[in-house]
Amino acid sequence: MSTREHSGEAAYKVLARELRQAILQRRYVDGTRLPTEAELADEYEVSRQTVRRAFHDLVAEGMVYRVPGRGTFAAPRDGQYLRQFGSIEDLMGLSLDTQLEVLRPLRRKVDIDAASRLRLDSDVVHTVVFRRTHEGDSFCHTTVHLHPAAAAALGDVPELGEAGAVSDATIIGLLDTRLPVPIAEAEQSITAASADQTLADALGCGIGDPLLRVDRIYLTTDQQPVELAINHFLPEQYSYRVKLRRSTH
Amino acid sequence: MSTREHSGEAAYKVLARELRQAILQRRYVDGTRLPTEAELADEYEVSRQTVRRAFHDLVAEGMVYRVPGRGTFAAPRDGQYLRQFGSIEDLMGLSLDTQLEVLRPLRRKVDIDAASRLRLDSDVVHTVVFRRTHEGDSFCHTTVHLHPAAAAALGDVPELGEAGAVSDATIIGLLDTRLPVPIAEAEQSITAASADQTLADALGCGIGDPLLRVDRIYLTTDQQPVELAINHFLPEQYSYRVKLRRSTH
DNA sequence: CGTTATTTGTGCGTATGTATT
DNA sequence: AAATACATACGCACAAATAAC
Repeated sequence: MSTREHSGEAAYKVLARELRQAILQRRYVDGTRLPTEAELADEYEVSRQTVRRAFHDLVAEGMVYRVPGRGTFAAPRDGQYLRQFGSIEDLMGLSLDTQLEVLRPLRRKVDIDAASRLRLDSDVVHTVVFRRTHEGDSFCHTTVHLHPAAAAALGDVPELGEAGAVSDATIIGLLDTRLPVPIAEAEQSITAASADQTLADALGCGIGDPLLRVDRIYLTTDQQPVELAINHFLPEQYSYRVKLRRSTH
Repeated sequence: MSTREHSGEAAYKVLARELRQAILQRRYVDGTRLPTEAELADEYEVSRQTVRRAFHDLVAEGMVYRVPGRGTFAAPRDGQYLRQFGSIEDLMGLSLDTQLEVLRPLRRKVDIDAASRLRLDSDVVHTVVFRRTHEGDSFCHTTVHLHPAAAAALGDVPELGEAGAVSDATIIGLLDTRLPVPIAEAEQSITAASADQTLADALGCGIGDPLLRVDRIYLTTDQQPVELAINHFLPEQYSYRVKLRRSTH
């Protein structure tokens, strides 16, 4: 043994979690520098390499950014918005000026495919279907499948329980405040599909019309999937824009 | 210096790129184990830590997965042509495992819309149309409109001058080496469209089938647009995947 | 069933390079 | 110019999971 006892969990993971919590508790806001590698190594009685390992993960999560010669800083998080990694453009301003109208309220349901994409052991998910409107125009149809724990966290939201209810919330925004662990990232897949009867009715387009399909799986900081959202957008009223940059190193 | 010369790029990045290429060229399919850390360290004359650093990035990209005690394996790619294009480098690397077939060679053309999107004073652009294939399957139809200066830089590329020519290049890769100013960023817009006669013929799908349309405008470091690429993808064979994270600055 | 070899995972110490202040 | 702080790289030791014997 090399001076260090193995109490089950890796030292760099413990350190990463402590730093993550401190940042989420807003202890390093507005440009405050985090402790240096040497300081943390000293404080936690680990090597500087172990501190670096922890920071490496936090950088990958987007929790902090580092500048050679200056230090390590908490990445400011503006509310419940997610942005594309490495870009400056907003992902989408969905909740800003749009409304949500429930088509089928939140109910327990058996869906093998959705359950497996949420990495559940059982086949049971909780599902809610709604459409999103902007100034009266429907432009997006969404089916949301929830992890049981996530569904429990949303059980007392009246706007999701009855068909026809209207709200200006987002599921992900509700989840982020009600779950004990914050949402850290999402895996997004974009493809094209054609409108079936249900989608055509909800969106007011023709059957067979092309739609933009955007699937998103939201994950908490401990990589647990909690929500699978399947969106169908009308291409005339929505396109997904990103700015790509050349990486600096 | 510690026995190793610093030829500009980090050793772990060089190694990661080589491994990435090998995997994209399908050199480690169906459960074939990649070389062990010790073997790669030996072969590339780097330390085992440096090999681990490279693998760490490849795991984060989803290129490989690792099992303690067993080894490292290429991550299976479930049928589809799935690529994550988070940076310009990713787009330039598109040529690694795809081929380009010219449908309409590079010619001078009047196109008011394309010219305005390239912020040209005149209405004249230079246009080339091709399709991209992956292991024999056409999955993408592309129309590229070039700034006159960019077209001049590509004037001596024989593969673009005649219909039917096949190449494994990318336009953006060719431009980056031939233009005096490097490509710095791209503005990307994704939406859905239906296949018209031309697209259906090129991609082998039906007229009216839904396609994923991806427009990209490439800009040099001085914000000058040089290329507008309009891609149409078959959704069965392609989806656009991105990992989203909490916003960084 | 335990033993052993292989392979990845964690951790430390050290040295040097590079960007910022 | 010097100090500070992050980045890369090496070598070593031991732990833990896996597979073969």
